Amino acid sequence: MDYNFKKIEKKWQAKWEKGKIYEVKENSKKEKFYCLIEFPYPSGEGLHVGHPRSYTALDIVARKHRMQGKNVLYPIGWDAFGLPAENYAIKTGIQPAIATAKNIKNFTRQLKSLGLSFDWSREINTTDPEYYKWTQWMFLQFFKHGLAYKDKIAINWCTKCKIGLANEEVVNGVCERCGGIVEKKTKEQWMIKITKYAERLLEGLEKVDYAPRIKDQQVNWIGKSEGTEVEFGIKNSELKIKVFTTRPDTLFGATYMVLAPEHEMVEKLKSKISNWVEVEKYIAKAKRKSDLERTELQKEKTGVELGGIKAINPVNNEEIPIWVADYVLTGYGTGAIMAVPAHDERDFAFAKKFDLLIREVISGGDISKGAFTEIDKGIMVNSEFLNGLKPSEAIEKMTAWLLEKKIGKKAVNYKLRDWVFSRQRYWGEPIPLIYCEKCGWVPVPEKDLPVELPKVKKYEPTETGESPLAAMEKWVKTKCPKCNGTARRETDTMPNWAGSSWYFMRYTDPKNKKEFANGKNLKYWMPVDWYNGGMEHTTLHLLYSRFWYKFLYDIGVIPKECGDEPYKKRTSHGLILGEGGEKMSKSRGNVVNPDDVVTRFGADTLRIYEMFMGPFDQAIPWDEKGVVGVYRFLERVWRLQEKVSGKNANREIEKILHQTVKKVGEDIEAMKFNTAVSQMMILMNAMSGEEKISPDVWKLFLRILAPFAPHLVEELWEKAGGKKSIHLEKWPEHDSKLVVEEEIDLVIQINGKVRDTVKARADIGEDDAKKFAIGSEKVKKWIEGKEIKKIIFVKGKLVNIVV
RNA sequence: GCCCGGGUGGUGAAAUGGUAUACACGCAAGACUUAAAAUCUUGUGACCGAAAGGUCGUGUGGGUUCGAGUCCCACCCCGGGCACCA
Repeated sequence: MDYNFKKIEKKWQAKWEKGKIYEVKENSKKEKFYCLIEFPYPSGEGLHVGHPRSYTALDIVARKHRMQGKNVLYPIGWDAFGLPAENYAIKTGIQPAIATAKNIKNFTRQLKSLGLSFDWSREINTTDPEYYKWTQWMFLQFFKHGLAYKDKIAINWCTKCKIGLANEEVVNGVCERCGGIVEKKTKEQWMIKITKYAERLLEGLEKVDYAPRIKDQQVNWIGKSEGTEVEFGIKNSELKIKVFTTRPDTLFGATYMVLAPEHEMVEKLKSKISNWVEVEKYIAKAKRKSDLERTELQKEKTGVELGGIKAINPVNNEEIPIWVADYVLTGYGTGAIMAVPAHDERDFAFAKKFDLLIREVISGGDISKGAFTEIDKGIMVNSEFLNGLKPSEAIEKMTAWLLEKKIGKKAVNYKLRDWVFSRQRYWGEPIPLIYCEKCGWVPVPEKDLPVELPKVKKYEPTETGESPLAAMEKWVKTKCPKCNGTARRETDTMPNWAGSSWYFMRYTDPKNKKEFANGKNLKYWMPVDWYNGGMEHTTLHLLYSRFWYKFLYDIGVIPKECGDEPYKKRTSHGLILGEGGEKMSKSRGNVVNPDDVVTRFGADTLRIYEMFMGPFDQAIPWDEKGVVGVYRFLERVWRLQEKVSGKNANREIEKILHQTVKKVGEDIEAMKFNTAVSQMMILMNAMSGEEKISPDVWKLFLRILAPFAPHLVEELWEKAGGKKSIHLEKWPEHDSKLVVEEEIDLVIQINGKVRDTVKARADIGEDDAKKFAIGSEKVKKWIEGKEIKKIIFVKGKLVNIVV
């Protein structure tokens, strides 16, 4: 009888769905386990083989924990707002809502063919008005608590299409679509004050179980640095320029200042600047560059001096020039720096290029060659009262001095910037605010939520850069909820990150019409026990959603019992690359469609192949040939059923079996799925060498294979006499007596090189092992005529003779 | 440029500081077959050797250690992120 995966998979998928075996109810008597994967964006291309990598991994985790008796929630939904559907609409005129519904249907079919144990009864969709009503409601909470505000922010502006572009749509400074030149254009945008939570987001990392590299990325992204804020005066002016520095010890070496092109002081000093035309020209040019282009160290530095203006270094009253240069960014610190070319690489490069004074204030380097940046490898010089001190001591002394003179204070600075929350796009949640000439920005009353997206004729943003909604005069014109006067709706929409910032809470109570989720349900399910997703979401989605959650927690809409961190544990999967190691993409034509694999080899093969292909957290190229190997493994497992008979278990097989039970259990928790699979292959190879397999051994093996190959195993389980679904059976425990080896190969090394191995009891003592070693014929040859200096014994492993 | 990963056979890879290359693919030989496919068995890091065995070998160069793929320092290469893709 052949392994007919098509028939088996169809049969069991239908049975599971009918039996609702993966649907969960809140049940206070059972321990809950909330398993979460990042919900997909339902793109027109359909499922990518990268999706099942994460989904299968947590499916295995979910299935194991379910078998261990937990009440497991493993939900699925759609993060369906976004650019592709909108761009598709611009191209074809097909409404994003219609295209999205079609894509979701296709994704659903594909996901269901993989045998994932999702609870489909809790499916959610961010574009459903019943869902985004709450996204809007939450935005209003930010607004009401003063965390949403308007600010002028530069956006990418295509001068030809006259529309705002996402960073991704700007390729080499030109518009991806039309090739037009892209400029920066400042626009008023809704912002959310995530920076207010910078410290909390940092501290919170200490109490969660995230992979270290994820924590590192977040810590660096938040970028806390403690330093000093110093005021520099301007000659013949009352104005002061504030700078933030972590190196106040080098203040005597500050030989010039640099302002970001957008710095407000430039405009304020306009009347005094002798070369204004030149400065203005430079600023206009800088606006066209991205931050990345501006700060790149290797690129030639550019800048222009503010003619006729001097700053005053407060420590020595020296007059120093002020420059405007685009390597200084407005978003970080105060948007102005004191430049210490002798001890900062960027300042050094700039000073060299424009022939500015470089003054060494820390000895120990060679400042004719480059900046000397190592702290505490030198001594302060040319710094009056700091001379002779170590830089770390000088930092303290200088900070105290600045404080005393009232020209500086301690300051903490974060790299984290506030969240730009506006998009001038159609396919997103409308921002539920109304502008009234008299009352200002007024929230849409809760009873009027959701503010539904109206159907529009044109999806292109307007010529003024406003969203397509702005062209719908009927929709825009409304009444002020406060004074009932004429007013206008906000036409910006929310970014894609909005809906995904709280979706994991909606899963706990997806059909609730009165609240975003009931407190009882939240209390039962939150926090998420295990969240897996891509590394590419570490600094945006993961940080945004942590912030969002903390805010809702603070305003009391999330029960205290849930804690203020949404995810207990976070892991990451690596990308699946195309064959040859390049990223899979439509344009490269190397995209693998999971449907093809399922049709040719079955879902179980696809699942195990993706787990077996390599370490879960690393990027791995797809390899068609590797799929075959996994298929063969499952076929051989299928054929093993013929060997199952009432014979007693063979001790050797039992040992491997229990070692496998132990290893597979541990490897699933550690996400070492590849070695879990290889261990099961070892067991399978051992079993196929036997005449007969005892039914007990067989059933135990099926139970550990069940989370990996749910369909195949369910069929074999039924044939072996299983009454209920194997996925509701108990996860096995290993027998610790059977796991230990009694006999080992004792390795004998001379100077760390293996010269012999001998069979020995696993618990062989040091003296016996040494006797064995010296007695070995092979060893004699190597130690003859040499003096034995030392013998090292490692229990259960080896003896190393040093000669 | 900055932050975070990674670099081991022909290929995907395995390895609490202790036998480097488990498992799988590929390849080669053999069995079965009229034949092929499938399946099964055996072999498979490189070099020298008939063999026994030896030498070399985990991106490069150094270091620590009885012993380093693993720890430390410097460098090279590849992947992810860099705030409006999701």
